[in-house]
This record gives sequence, C-alpha cells and structure tokens, in this order.
Amino acid sequence: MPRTKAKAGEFKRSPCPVANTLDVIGDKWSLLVIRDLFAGKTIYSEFQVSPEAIPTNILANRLTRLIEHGLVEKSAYQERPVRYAYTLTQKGRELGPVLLEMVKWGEKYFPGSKAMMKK
Amino acid sequence: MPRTKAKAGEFKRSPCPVANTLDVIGDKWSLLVIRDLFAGKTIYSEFQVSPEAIPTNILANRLTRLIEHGLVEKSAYQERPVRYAYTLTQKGRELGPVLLEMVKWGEKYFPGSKAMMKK
DNA sequence: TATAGTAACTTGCAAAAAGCAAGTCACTTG
DNA sequence: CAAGTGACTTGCTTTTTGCAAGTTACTATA
Repeated sequence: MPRTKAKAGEFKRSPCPVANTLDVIGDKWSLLVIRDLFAGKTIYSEFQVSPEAIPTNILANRLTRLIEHGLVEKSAYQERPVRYAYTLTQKGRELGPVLLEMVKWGEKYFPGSKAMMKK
Repeated sequence: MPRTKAKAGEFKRSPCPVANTLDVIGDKWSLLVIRDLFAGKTIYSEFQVSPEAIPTNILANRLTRLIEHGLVEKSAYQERPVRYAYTLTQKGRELGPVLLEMVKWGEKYFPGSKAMMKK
C-alpha cells in the first residue's frame, strides 16, 4: 500500500529555513526548470530541449511538485488540442535571487560557463 | 568494473553555471553541512547533532565530496587521538550569498522557521 | 477515410543513491 | 584490562533516477 500522499509543506524535517527550502528545490533538476521559466520557457517541450536533457518522467514529476508547492501554475493556453503553459507564481519568482547567486558562483568557479537567463 | 573516478569538475552536463553549481551542491544535504560550517561547526559529531539528523554515511560522503570540490578543508587539530576539523575554503565561503537568499525565502514561505546562521 | 505525425505525458524496469543499523578502529579513561 | 568515545565504514533494504517504450488526443496529409 502506497503511503498517504503528503501535502506540500506538511512535514518539516527541521525549523531551519534552509532545510525547508531544500525540501522544495534541493535536487539536481528543480532549479533548472525554474531557470527555464525565468528564461521565458512555458511549454513542456521547451523544457525538454534544454542542454541538460532532463528525462521526461523527471520533468513531469518536477512540474507537478513545483505546482504542489505553489511555485508554478499550469494553464491551458489553447483548446483542441489542449495545450498547457507553465508559469512562475510570485512565490516562484522570488527564488530569482537564489538563482542569481548561483549564477555568480557558477560563472566564477566554472570558467566558460555562461548564464542565459532573462532578468 | 567500477567506472573511473571522476575528478571534481571533470564532466559538465551543460554550459550553464546554475547546472554546474547544482552538480556540486544540488541535493538535500550538502548545503546543510555548509550552513553548519558557516555556523562555526567544525567536527564530525557537531554536524551529526543538527536538527535534520543527517545519516552518518551520508555525512561522511558529503564531507569528502565537498573536499573534492574544494569547498571544504580537513585538518588535524590534535594528535593522539587524531581529530580533524573541517572548515570552509574561500570557494566554500563564497556560497554564503546563496545560503543567505535561501534563508530569506525560507523565512518568508515557512512561517516559524528561523535561521541560526552566523554571519 | 486511412496513415502518419506530434505534443505531452505515463509506464516498466534496471541502476544509482539514500537511509538505517550494526560494526570497526584508534585511542582514552576508570 | 574492561568499558567508553569519536569518527567513520559496511551491509542491506528502500527510494529515487534515468532510460526506453508505450499511450492519448488530436492534426495534417494522401
């Protein structure tokens, strides 16, 4: 029997804001999806063609997780066939500074790497 | 046959600084160890008593990874018995701003969470 | 109308990483 | 010399990843 699905934020492993933040975005992929959203990408296939080549099942999983945590919204932008656009919520956009600091650090310590983020 | 051990930074999944940064600290635990180092912790047992209760094998693994990536240094601070102190390198300390932004975001979106980081 | 194509996922399964408990090693202390 | 302690390591089960193939709902073409 699968265990009961936990709602976003229901369990906390600690009272530390860093730990709580990591429980939402602490993995190899979530912040890359958010980076793409900042870069203006909105549809499934756009995320797939990023240079890191995220596996499709992981992408689907991360998008629903980000929605559950309230960082991303999904809305149909056309019918027949229905197509969805993913966009950042205010909560998601407020991760911009985190991303920005990672860009700075990454550009400094991985020479040759270069951000392509929109502001 | 186990595959050849990759040196830190040898392979890159993309030219993006965010992706490269995540390859170093993109998991649930690494930044918590770094947080503890910022908080002044230096020895193994101190990291273990943090509220998140990191499993001992994961702690050992993360410390060596952080050393391999040049974010942390290990030095004996006493002989008989030999005891080691872990400290941040300059490269590691420069992750401070990333941590700081996570603290801000976490404090905003996880009411009740409160940072205990030293500056 | 049948055939092919496409976007957006879902499913199945093997491999890698995480997590828990117990064990080891080098000492120190009573 | 028996017990204790800090710092890990090992073994094993569970969970998460990652790859590939399959599915669904349409559209476009012959």
